[in-house]
Amino acid sequence: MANNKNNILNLFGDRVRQARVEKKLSQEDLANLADLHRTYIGMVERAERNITLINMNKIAQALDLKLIDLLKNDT
Amino acid sequence: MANNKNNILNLFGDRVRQARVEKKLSQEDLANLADLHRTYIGMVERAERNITLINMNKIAQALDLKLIDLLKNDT
DNA sequence: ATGTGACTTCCAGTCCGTC
DNA sequence: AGACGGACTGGAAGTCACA
Repeated sequence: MANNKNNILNLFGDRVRQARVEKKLSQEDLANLADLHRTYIGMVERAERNITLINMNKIAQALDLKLIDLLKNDT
Repeated sequence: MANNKNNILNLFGDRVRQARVEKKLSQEDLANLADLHRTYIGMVERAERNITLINMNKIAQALDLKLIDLLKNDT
């Protein structure tokens, strides 16, 4: 029963956090790079926001990644 | 001519249209499958709306695809 | 450095049409 | 069947104070 509800939000949020920590950035650092607010990054990582495509792309670019890389289940 | 990053909307929209036509679905068919509004599908394909992650996923599932497949430049 | 509730603004998303 | 417009509602965007 693969619930494909908003697990996609968790997947994306987890990926962002993972990539951010790997690059040793704080949420605030990433927020500045992506031109988004500090608290917003936190909310996205916690899957509390249903993020739009443009902001997803901003975050991906700030992390120097392709958007696809933030949506893969399995590397 | 560096394209702005919002080309991601065009990429996604084009991909959706391509996949939809391949499967011989009308916009209305896809809208019903994805539980979204008919006019909205058209807007997304024309890159007129900044779609949210959950709806992107809904459309991908309605097309029997992974979300990643709708974001690839290159098949 | 991050989590959270509250808040306003504005656009994602719907619904009625017409061409 | 699809593009497009006008009007509307709900919710995402964006921010803040404080824990």
